[in-house]
Amino acid sequence: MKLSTRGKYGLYAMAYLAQKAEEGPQPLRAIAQVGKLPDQYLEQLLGSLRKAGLVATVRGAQGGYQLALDPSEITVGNVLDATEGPLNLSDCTADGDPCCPYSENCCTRPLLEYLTDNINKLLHSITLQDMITAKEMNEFGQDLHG
Amino acid sequence: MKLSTRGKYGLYAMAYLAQKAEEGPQPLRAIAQVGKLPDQYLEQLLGSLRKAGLVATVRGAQGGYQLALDPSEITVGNVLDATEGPLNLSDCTADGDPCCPYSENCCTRPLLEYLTDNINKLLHSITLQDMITAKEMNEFGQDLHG
DNA sequence: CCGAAATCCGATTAATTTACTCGGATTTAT
DNA sequence: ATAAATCCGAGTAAATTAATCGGATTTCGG
Repeated sequence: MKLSTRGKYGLYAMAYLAQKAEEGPQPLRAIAQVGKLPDQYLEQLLGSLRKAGLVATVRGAQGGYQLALDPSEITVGNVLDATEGPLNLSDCTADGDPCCPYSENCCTRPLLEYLTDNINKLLHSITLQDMITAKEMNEFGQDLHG
Repeated sequence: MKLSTRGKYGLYAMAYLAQKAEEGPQPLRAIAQVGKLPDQYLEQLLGSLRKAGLVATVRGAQGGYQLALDPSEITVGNVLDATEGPLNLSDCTADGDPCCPYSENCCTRPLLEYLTDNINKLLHSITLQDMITAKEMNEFGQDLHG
């Protein structure tokens, strides 16, 4: 299990915007250049983040991207859901159908659903505000989501 | 983020072996047929699990695979590490080098390391024994790893 | 009104990873 | 001996991911 560049670049861009939250819209090029990310690719990701309601855009000259919500209202889970699609370790469909071959004896499906739930809780327990605060402290507190 | 078939098939096979722990070595074909998994592919995975010390094999006729440890001593994390490779959301190398372009302003790396740690804790808090017990109860307890 | 700066967006290509297969070598119970 | 089984390196096919391309649209500033 690893994170795709969509998720990683998306988190990077959102953290960037969170830190510039008071400075008006940030042009794509600025975000991409600082992170040395391919700008046309990042553009796609910001499109997904906009459609998810997490960033707002200003078109035209002097335009750019900015957070649509306060950094304390956007979770890491929100960003990953928007950029990577929702987390689902068991790719069985929601309904109880025998999508997986394991049928009756299947212990893996309930496990994977349990893990998915718990990882989602973890991802939604951390906000962009937490990210930039933790960065200043240079670590995450143990009780961050306690 | 999703689970590859390596991880999923691996978990399935290990749960199978955990349930047959008292019955001597199980041939590959039996495991694969019940789960309707491609047997030559599953063979690869069992090879990885053996190299990781999680399964023991008996070669030759009447041979097969069996757990190398008690089901209560093997965690879901052990199985996934062996089949999918170790979890690492931040693929930065362990050393503090600027592997990622984000350099000084990077909030994502400490976040991803924090997430990796916590997901690993979750994965290692559940054993194969828990899996088959939970299956009998048809759910995981909330305080399973409390 | 014009040009430049910027987002928007569908389509396409390139690279990588995943999933799986093949073919045979080796081991061992009967 | 034979059959049942693991072992294993190499190869292939499919899918996914990462990135690019080419233009259309919007809007500020002069």
